[in-house]
Amino acid sequence: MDAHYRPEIIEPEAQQHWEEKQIFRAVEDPAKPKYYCLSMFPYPSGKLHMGHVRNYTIGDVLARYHRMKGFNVLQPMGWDAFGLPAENAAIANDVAPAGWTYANIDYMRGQLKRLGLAIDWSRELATCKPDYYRWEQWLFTRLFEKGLIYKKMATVNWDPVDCTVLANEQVIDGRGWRSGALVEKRDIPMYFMRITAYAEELLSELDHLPGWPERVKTMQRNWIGKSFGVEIHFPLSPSPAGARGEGGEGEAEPVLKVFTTRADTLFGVTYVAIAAEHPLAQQAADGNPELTAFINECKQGSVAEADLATMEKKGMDTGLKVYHPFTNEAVPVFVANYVLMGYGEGAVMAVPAHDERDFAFAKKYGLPIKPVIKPEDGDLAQPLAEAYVEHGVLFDSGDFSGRTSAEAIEAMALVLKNLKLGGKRTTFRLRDWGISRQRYWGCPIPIVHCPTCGDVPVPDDQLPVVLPEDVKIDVGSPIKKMPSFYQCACPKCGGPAERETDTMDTFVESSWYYARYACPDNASAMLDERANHWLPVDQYIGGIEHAILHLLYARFFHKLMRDVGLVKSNEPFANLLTQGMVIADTYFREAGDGKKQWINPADVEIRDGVAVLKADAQPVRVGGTEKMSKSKNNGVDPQALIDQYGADTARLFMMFAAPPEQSLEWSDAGVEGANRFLRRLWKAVHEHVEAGISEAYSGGDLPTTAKDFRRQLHQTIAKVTDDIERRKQFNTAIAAIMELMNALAKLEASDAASRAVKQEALEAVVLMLSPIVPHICRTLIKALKPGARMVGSPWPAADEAALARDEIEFMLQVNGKLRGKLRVPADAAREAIEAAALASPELQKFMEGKPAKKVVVVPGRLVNVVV
RNA sequence: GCCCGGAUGGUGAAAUCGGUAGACACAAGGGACUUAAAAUCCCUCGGCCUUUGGCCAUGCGGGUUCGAUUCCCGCUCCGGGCACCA
Repeated sequence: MDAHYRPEIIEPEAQQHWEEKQIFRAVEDPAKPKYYCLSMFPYPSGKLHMGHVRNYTIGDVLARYHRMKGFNVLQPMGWDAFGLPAENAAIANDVAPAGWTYANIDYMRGQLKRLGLAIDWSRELATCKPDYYRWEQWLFTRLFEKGLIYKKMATVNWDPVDCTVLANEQVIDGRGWRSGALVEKRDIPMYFMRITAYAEELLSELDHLPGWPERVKTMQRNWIGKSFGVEIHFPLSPSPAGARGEGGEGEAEPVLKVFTTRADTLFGVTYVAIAAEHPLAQQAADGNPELTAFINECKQGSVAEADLATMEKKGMDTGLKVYHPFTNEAVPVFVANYVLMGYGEGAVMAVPAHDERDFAFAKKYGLPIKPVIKPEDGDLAQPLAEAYVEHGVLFDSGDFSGRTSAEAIEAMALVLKNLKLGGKRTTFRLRDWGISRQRYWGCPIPIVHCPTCGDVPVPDDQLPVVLPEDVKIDVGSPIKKMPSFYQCACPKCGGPAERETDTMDTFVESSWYYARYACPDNASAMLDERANHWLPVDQYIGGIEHAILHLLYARFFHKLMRDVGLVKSNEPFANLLTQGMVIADTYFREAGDGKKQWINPADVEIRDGVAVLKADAQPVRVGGTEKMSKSKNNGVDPQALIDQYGADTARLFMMFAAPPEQSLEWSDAGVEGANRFLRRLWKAVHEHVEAGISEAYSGGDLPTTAKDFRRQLHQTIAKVTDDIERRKQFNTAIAAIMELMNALAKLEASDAASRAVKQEALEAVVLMLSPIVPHICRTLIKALKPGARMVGSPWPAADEAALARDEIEFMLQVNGKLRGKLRVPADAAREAIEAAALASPELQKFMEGKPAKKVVVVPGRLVNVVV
């Protein structure tokens, strides 16, 4: 074998071999347990970044490990190919989004192959291809017919200068990113998926996902936000004395509905707040120019929840009154900018004494603050300095005074129900999923608008509705100006009609791709029996940033597909590994018009503590440290690293840098060390092979040094196995192997038995490293064992007998402080250990002759004496 | 603002179920080899002190415990998500 490690030779050789022999092609095989290992597919933004390398190496390690453990492994790859950046790039570079996307896919596929991933490339898919999205359109028509997709008005960000809808990302400080115009809220019709119909199941099934991280399940639970509360109706006109609730059936009087989880505070209501778009607000604004102006002001700004939550809370009295359902007192109605139409009832009851936000609002507008809840064991100091938001005991609440919050909620709900003014209700924070996008580069929504038949889904035999790819992009979607696309005949009546020109949210494509990988070649059905063979995904790996939206939508889609008979399982992903983000510094310069131009960290260097652009040596401004992304241009391309050191070094370095779940601030400090380790490994195998290979040790007497080393070897095998399989923490597995190699280098014995142990160790090390650094290991295993193949070799097993030890070292503590150590026979009894510890000079010294009050013996670990 | 995480030497990190804080690396310093450099190998490497020993130390302030990086309470700062970035 070559005396030098040459990744530039062995890596292409290995990759060519894997590709030619189709080593990683997955074929359904009922004889073997299956293992479907899936990493989240990339958006083809142009180049890979370090986050991709991390994600796909983690997946590859797990896929290759399970292959060695005897599983039939499927690891596919594809492209989340529709999306906004393609349109932006198209405008910037005057190219079509399709061409830009396909070119990026070709380049990035080459980069992925250069990483040596054990992927079945025959299953590759791209979501922008009609043979993929036609099935999404097909399912859309099924769901539309089932009533699971419906149309309603929804609020979007509107750029009044460019006359386009903006993504939240494109609204910067309330202005359109390109035009700089103040963004407005505008209501437009959109299609919605009824995810709320599955809210209960999406919530309860989380309890049956033991393979998911607790934090992700917590985030999803909070997002779904099931809450038990009370719906309360505030009548719009006062009740004639005693008449409330005695109206006949069907004579529902006009009311303002609110929902609250704190019905116990009902007697503390001093106003109600409604959204600017609420019909009552519109009604009150008629002939009230001041209120009209305020309502218009509320319509400014973005629709993003983060913006709404942080903006200044403003309101205005409408002059309207509603009437308290119990006391019949008049309650003023305010329009408030923090209340959203389309979320709940678009109205909330306000109790300043017991809600922080209402308290601040009441102070600002001089509204009364009326406390009605006090702590069980005391009184409130009045006037209140801040809202008292805890549960407690009611007072000044009519017949309900003296009851606890919990009792009062039950009792009030019952009374409200009898009055036909509300009652108990369970609500979800989760809202239906608006899937319409007014963009070009997405999957066309398969609906035809007919003046006589209404919204007609496109029939199966007319699918797919193909998105034209040869287009020119400027402001707005080109298919909206393309009669050849939208003019059509109504599928029902044959009359002239127009095609829907909105496309679908790209989250729709990524909600079912994992299933399509099972049968990407099926031209006559969305999924077939192969989907049930492979699903659910055994291990899903992707960034923590997808903890809520993507993962919730994919779970929802799985249930939709189950309920139309496409899959049998309830959940798509049995085990989830949420990779921490690779983050990097962001740098920018402000152009004359105040817009930020983001500069890649690779083009920046720090001189005398100042960040400057390498090209002109002039300073740049430092932004935050954020996840690598195209929009902030802080993605670090792994290509230079791979070109210089090879794929194995890049993979090893990434896995050694930090545990997978932890976020990682990018730095290439330490790459040298990873490469150095691989060179040392190569050298160690080379020297051993030059001295003559032997059979691996399989029994017989060993010198003490070899026996001790062999114990460490098998401890390492046990640890590495546990680290990869259970803990999914690769940095400690690598560290353990490094320690073993350091010990091997110090093992000087050259007798036959010791050499057999060295052979055993090197074979085991090479096999244990092969999921992480497959190229070098493929060459090394061939050198160690002529005729051996890396792919197909079994994972090393720890030899229990080798793990046995004669003595154990105990830590000795006095009052919890380490004072000494003690070696005792491994089979020593507790009493003997305690006696030996108390007799030791170290403990004697620190006990200073005082008697032991207590002796704690932790088996196999330590003795702590309390004096 | 709300929800979810994180913080340990100069740096990345380790300590897996409450039991030796800093494994394994990087950087730095010293040395060997070399005409020289690179590469390689060896040594030192949390802070302080009265240095064969001791004290302090895991973002900050409290608490529980024989014992806390680990559990609880209250903060600070950083990262992610907030429904049209993906």
